[in-house]
Amino acid sequence: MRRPEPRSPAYAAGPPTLADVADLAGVSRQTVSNALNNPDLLRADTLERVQAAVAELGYTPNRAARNLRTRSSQLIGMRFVPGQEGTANAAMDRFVHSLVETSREAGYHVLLFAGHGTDALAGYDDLLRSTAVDAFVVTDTFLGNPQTTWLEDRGAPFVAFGRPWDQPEASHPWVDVDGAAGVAAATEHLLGHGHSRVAWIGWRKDSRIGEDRRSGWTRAMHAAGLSTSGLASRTEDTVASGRDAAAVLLDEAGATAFACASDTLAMGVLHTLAERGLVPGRDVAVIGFDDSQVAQVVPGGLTSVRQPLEQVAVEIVAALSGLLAHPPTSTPNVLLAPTLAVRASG
Amino acid sequence: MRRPEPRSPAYAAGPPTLADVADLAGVSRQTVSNALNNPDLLRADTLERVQAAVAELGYTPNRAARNLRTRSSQLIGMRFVPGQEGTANAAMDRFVHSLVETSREAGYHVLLFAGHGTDALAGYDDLLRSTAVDAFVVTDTFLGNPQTTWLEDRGAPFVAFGRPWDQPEASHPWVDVDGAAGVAAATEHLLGHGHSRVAWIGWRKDSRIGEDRRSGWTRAMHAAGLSTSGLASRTEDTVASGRDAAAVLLDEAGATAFACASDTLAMGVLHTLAERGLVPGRDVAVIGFDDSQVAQVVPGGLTSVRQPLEQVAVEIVAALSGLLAHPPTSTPNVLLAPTLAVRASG
DNA sequence: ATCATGGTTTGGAACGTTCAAGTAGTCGGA
DNA sequence: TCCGACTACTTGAACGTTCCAAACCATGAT
Repeated sequence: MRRPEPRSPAYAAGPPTLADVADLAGVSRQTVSNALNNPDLLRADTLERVQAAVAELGYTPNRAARNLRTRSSQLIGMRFVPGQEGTANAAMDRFVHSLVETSREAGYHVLLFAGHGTDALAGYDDLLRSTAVDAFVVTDTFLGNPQTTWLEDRGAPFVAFGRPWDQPEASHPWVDVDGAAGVAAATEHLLGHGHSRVAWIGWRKDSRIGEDRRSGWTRAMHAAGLSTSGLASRTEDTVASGRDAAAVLLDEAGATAFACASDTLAMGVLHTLAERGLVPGRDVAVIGFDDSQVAQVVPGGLTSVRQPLEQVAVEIVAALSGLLAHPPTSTPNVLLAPTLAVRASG
Repeated sequence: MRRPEPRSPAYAAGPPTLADVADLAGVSRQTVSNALNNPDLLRADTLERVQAAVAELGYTPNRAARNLRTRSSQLIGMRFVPGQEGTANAAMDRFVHSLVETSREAGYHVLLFAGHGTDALAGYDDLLRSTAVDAFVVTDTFLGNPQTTWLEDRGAPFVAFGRPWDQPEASHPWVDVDGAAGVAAATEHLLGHGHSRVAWIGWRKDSRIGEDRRSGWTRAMHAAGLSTSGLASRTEDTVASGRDAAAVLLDEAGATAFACASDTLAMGVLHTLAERGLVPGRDVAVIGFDDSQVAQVVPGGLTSVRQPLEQVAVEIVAALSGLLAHPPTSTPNVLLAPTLAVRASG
């Protein structure tokens, strides 16, 4: 007997433990443990007996005890950054769900935490030192974000969604989407539909992601023997900025099509077209980036570059599993190609 | 000495433990524990000494060990249901962030899990029996959803976002948004702008949430002495359904304004208006529900009922904290009033 | 001088699991 | 018959924390 007094059902408190199962099956605790973690070690009939006892009691291993002993939590931490109000970039939603789903298949759960700026590092630090999570998924790897460097310095296992743009010396695994290829495909799509004055509306120059996407546009334009001069605009990621930029490009550059760094900017273009009575897709073509819900439901529909977020999640979890394996195995960094969700606007 | 051999820095592995801090401060483990959890019990100078040692070593309590001993994980489980593709209802994003933020302030983290249908119950069951989470937040309390009943039967602590529509005997705490009041406010807003033919486009009759929102419309119409007959449509929550319903209501009921059960349906109305060259807000008024990103960035902007999700999160965490307190305290169920985000469409 | 008092501090045990080492039992070959 | 090697299972310890009961120590009252 494991306890001084066997608990009568009436006083039963808490879920059954390994020892309860062991008593019922007439084996030792360790054998039960092995039945769950290394079934190969048991004789067939013993295994069966233990499994029957497990089923009868409805036993599930206590997470805390297992975590303590194995020094792992089967948890993956991720800072949850919500889509900004007034923008169309709610890709997070889709990505998080894919990540949760894929992690489950690999035996992990996803733990969310918050915090902005330096506060964010505090969140990482806390979870790391209390050994609350086994690893992190880092999603915002934009310019000068100290997170990845900080985590690397600490030897914390993590996988980044996003390339280490500004850190040639970075050695952490990452998965990213080839934004340039996506925009190039979008631009080629527009060129293929007869447009030659394809304008670009993107973000300010200090955004590496923005510059990468822009490079897809220039590449496709130059490959078609077209000049890009006067056809590009760099601005804030807001609808109003997109609208203003579109007005200028229509008037001063004779643009007939737009490739945009985001759906938010593309929506700005649609504003301008609506104001002028121009029909998207017929008079002027527009392509956004992210295939947000906005792109999907806006009247007419907005053609948009769609990131393969489900696949990103799969690759990230694969990399994480490698990192956390014994011994750790490293996976190659992955750059995935986006697809084009074609709708009426382009 | 806690270990046979004190670890030299070169061989140091893993974060410092309570015993390390105790050694450094020259007190017992228990005193360090008290310094962290019940500082009042310590003499001022002892407390200071311990805190200095904690700071010097950068000690953070090991979560797994604490969880094991206290039988609590400081984790709140939530099934993550992503917004459907092709709809505009990405309210989840905002809610999750608020919940994460508020939970943190109360000392909890949010753990996500997936699973659909019966699979969902398996997710709850697993986390519950492995004592991986202290409580749940249940978000989809629609018709016939077995989750709440199942959890109640098992005595699992949880708070629902959503009323127990079909379970008068339900006794769990819940927080909800008064959809009827929101739609009533929307309808009154439209009436106040001179409309008398205000139509309703909602969901099928088996949606209790949909019927609740609809009742806000009828209430406001009747209060203004107006008939609702012929002015209502019940359909699927898709853009196409909203578009079709709007066409019918315009043609056959002479509707001049629309109140909708969702932004998705409202976007459908905008489709129809665009097809007919009607300007939202000038020719025909439209109000949606959820204040999604779509409503915010669509050209002209879509007026929409906005749920106070931040406050919902606060109330939910308050209820959870009560549930998990020793002894548990029950909080009253809360029904929050939404607001109207007014834009050009209405 | 002794004793109760109350504020501080301590040592041992316990939470439920897995690791490391060990003990039977079995089989085949010398 | 004995040994080595292998299989199947068991035992005690350990992970790092908090609970519990007991010990310590001033202080003032008896």
